[in-house]
Amino acid sequence: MDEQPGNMIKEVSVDCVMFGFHADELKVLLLKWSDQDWSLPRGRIFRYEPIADAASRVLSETTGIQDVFLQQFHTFGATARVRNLPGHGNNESPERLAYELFHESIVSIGYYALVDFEKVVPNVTGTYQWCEIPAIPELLLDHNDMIELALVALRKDLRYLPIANLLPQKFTLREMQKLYETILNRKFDRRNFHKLLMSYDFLIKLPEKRLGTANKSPHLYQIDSEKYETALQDGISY
Amino acid sequence: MDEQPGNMIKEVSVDCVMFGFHADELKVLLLKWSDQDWSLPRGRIFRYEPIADAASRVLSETTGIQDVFLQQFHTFGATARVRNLPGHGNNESPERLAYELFHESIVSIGYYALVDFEKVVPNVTGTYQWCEIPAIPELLLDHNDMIELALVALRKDLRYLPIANLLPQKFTLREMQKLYETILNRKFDRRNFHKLLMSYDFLIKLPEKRLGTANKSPHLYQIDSEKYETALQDGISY
DNA sequence: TCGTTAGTGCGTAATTTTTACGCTAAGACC
DNA sequence: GGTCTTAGCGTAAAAATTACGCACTAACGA
Repeated sequence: MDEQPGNMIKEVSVDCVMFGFHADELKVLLLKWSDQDWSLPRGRIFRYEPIADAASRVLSETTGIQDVFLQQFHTFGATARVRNLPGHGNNESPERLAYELFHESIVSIGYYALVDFEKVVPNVTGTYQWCEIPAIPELLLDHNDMIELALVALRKDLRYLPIANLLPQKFTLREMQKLYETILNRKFDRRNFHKLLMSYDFLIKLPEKRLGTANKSPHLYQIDSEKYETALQDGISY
Repeated sequence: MDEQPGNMIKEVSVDCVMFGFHADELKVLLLKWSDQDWSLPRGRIFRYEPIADAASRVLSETTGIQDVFLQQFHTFGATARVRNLPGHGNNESPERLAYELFHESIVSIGYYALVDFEKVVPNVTGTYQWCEIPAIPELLLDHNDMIELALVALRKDLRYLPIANLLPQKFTLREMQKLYETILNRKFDRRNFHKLLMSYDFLIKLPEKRLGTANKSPHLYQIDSEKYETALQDGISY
């Protein structure tokens, strides 16, 4: 253990697991550095910058998206991270050694983000794209572990936070139910789920309907932001 | 916002909210720097050192205690922390300014620790001591907020983790009940609590009893570490 | 020795929460 | 018009939580 003050200085980054929901599947946004090198969006924290602001800046810098729901879930240390660096396959490469030396004492603060899938469209240059969770390749650093932990945190939070940020602004109850079923990996009774959501009292039933579907058109709903915020507060307290 | 790389370097510390339980009250260990200056135990993370190891090292360095139950609960950024620094009462003091400059970009990883109150005896020089939660003075940095958040995290964890680390090795069921009642701030029925604990199946009933109490002496129990570990695992998963 | 009082451990009733599901009406599509 | 799904009601069954009675034990204090 090296106790010189200079060596205790750490590079601190914010790493974001951005979840999207599409076609009844939960997806994660990945950055592509090369054909083999993928990672989560990440970045440094500026001087005076609150950590949460850094997380939201990182996401808007990479994808342009604003105002995402962000939740800090864990902070990761150095040990587990000194592996899976660029230039992998050749542990002795100078690039890898330099990278390790520079990054060895990194600390990463993990956030998960919930966004409307439609709002984030993979860019033309293909530097980032959505990936279904089962298909996620081996990522740089310990980003695979981070996604795993983010998912655990999301599931836990879903038990006492009403989460609607993964849906478009207007959505049907069925879509919301599918979202819950996918994240929690279980089925709900349509009628009970409907009652549960109504009891939360933060949904606004719109006069519009989703047309073009088979059979009867379902109503569209949207979040009453004000009531939603208080529901979030109440959900957290006991 | 200053984007020069040199300014993005952060000092990373581990700050520990160490809980103890005594006389039916939850207490927190505070460090005394002067009559007015108190803080939580904290320290830097060494090179290559896992964060959790740093937390446990910080606690053993300050109090000598080993093998404590540690749980990371939140990471704190710079903004909320640029206040309540030594030399307070005089915002213009050179000491304060120097301190702020040096520490402005600090990141603190918060852990809470659960320890047997008896194992940590305030030292002769009085550099640290236990303090009941309602009596906690204004602390340095944002340590008051950290205690608040640690308590919220502890309460949340108590709902799905069986926590016994705040008690001495041998304890009575009544003591365990008091612990739960204090942390969750509610009462339990003696018989129901007994049934609940027994259903967990990680307690060993000892032949000994706690003598010297009024009336019938209660049995002593201790944790079956092996079963306790599996209970912790199961408690976390869904 | 004996009354008092709390620990131990059983059972069970009362209550609340969760889950399952029947039923009717409406409405968009074919 | 027939079909299928949404929407919303009600309610029954099941499970979990909470309340509590009772018999027995055993240490303490008088």
